[in-house]
Amino acid sequence: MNMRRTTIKDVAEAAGVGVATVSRVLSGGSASPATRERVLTVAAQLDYRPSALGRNLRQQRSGGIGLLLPDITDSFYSRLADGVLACARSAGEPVILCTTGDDPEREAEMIGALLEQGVDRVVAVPSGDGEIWAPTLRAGLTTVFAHRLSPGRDDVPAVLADDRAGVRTAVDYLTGLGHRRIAYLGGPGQGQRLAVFRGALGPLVDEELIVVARGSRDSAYAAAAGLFQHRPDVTAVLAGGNLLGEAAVLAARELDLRIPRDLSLIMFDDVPWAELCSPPLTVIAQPAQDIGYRAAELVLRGGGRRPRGVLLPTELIVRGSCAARGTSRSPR
Amino acid sequence: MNMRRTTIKDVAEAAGVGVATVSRVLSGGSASPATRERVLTVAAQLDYRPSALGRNLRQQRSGGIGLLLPDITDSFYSRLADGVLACARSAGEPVILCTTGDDPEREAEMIGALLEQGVDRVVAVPSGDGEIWAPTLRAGLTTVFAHRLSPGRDDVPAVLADDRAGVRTAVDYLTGLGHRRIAYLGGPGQGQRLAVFRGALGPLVDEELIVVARGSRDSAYAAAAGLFQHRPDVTAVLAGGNLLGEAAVLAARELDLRIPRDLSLIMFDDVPWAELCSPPLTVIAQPAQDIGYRAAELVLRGGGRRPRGVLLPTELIVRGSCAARGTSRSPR
DNA sequence: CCCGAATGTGGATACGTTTTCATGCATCTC
DNA sequence: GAGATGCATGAAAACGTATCCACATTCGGG
Repeated sequence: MNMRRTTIKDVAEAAGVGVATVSRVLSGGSASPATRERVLTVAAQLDYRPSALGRNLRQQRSGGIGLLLPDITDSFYSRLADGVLACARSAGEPVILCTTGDDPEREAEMIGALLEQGVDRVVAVPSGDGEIWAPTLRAGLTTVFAHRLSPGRDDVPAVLADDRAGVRTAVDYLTGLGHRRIAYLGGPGQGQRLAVFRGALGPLVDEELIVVARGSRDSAYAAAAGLFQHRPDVTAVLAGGNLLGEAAVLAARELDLRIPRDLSLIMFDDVPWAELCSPPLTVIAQPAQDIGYRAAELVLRGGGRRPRGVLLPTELIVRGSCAARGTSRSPR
Repeated sequence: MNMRRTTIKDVAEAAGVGVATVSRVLSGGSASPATRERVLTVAAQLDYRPSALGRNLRQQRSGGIGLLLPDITDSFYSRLADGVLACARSAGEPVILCTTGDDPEREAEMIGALLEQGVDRVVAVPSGDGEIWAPTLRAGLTTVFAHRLSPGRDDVPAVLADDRAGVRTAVDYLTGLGHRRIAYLGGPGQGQRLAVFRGALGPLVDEELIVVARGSRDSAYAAAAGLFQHRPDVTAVLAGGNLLGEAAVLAARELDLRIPRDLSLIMFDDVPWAELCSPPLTVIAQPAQDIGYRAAELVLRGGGRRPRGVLLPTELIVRGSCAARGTSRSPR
């Protein structure tokens, strides 16, 4: 009943060879064809599975890749995670998932836990600034950022959606429709995007129309509602994430703003429900899954010292949430 | 530059004690107050973090809990995962995430990978039948099922939503509205629910109106569209998951069935977009996050040999996707 | 005052693997 | 044919920890 796992030693004995030989055969080292086959058959016969524990201790690193996300509940991040999982699975590597809630402190805590586990490869959506990652990187773990980068850390490869182009496209689309008072509803860690937004809007930019929320649904709703109440003259809003978009729709409904008649809305990230929403939401699609996959690929390749990252294209998908600014609302 | 991690040995030397003592102090064993304090301060001073690798090898088990889900992209499962993560974090345990795609073969593969990693605690949404789990359980890992149980395995504790009550409530609600031709749109592993559905419907049950899809979005859409085309006389449908509900809405739109005028819809699982949908969807809410949390709790408690599981309540949330069967469509 | 018990402590061992190193054997070269 | 070169192989060490066991010290009771 209480039988021990079969170890490499058992295989060695049963095959009449040394443990070193077994290890070599299974690790792809050199061995004579005769012994190789013998070892292989014996191993299969005994149903031998090498223990990751022993191996990890020996080579001072746990296999597996750590995945650091703000919130697995967010559709964007769960799709990103799915991409990472797909790549990791094809490489036979386990994935350790941690959520940070966009809290730098918690992020640091998770990093600590990870490298206590011996994890030496991490895919992360960074929350904090570059400082937090300094000791981590010095500790020798290969890191790849996904979706956004950490300010002041350009020595870490990153896989990003082309925010610049996405924001510009969205802004151009809205201004093309005649909108002048365009708001940006942002989340944590979107400094990059904000800069592009300001740039694309040029002289039209109105700092009061730029509001950033924390990661939570409540915070997003509060930000959206506050914006709409405080500045009823906005005619269009760009939501920097699906949580923000959701909040915008809800807040607009609550205040009896009709989309798109009273308010045009573009949302970052195409989620399945964007099409089901009323009206269907015009979005800027981001290849969330690809981002995850490519990031995992990069972190698995690892050694390649090429901090140059990857930029994936975004796409404007026009549905029904934007209208030309014809029947405008009177200011105040 | 290339400095070694500080090990327990370093702490022992610096504190002038044996490694055994250090280990005991850090593991909560007995030690004199004097030495305890000395060891603790020295450890803190050296920033010593015990290596999980060494510990794991020694006690023949990796810490950490494995999480087996059909699809992390599905909002329900991502919320469930969030619950598991919350509980695991408060216990300081890492979580290894695997997705099975509802494929028993892939599930078995993942289980193999997990126990190769030395994982001995698993929270799973089982896909396959009980057979797959037999060797796993014999291998001594404590398992807790979540959301659904594996047919023929009543020796594993499970944390479930009260499907029975949920289905019954939904069916009663629909029949109360005058519906007679009620369809069930199911997914994988919902045998339990189906039985209840048949039971609750009684003599009204029509086997042709019961259709089950595989896990994917495409499959769900195909099932829904097929049902609506083949049997245009259905007046209400119960969707057994948010993917199925989404598919039902899309298929209904495609076929120009107006919800709720032509077709009433109740969806299992309350997702954020249910409220944004047009019309807002009437749902049976399941405490996905709680399910995950409780399951993790159970698997962490572990030893308690009480295969008795937990049943969490569901709730019917009435929105706008169901109507009384007044303006009925003429049969064929 | 002596002996048994209780307690604190450190040495040694084992966990399963990979990798280094030395050895033996066969083959090649001049 | 002798020395050099290559290759397959196994013994042994190392990774960092927890735990067993033996020993020392102290304390309490008779």
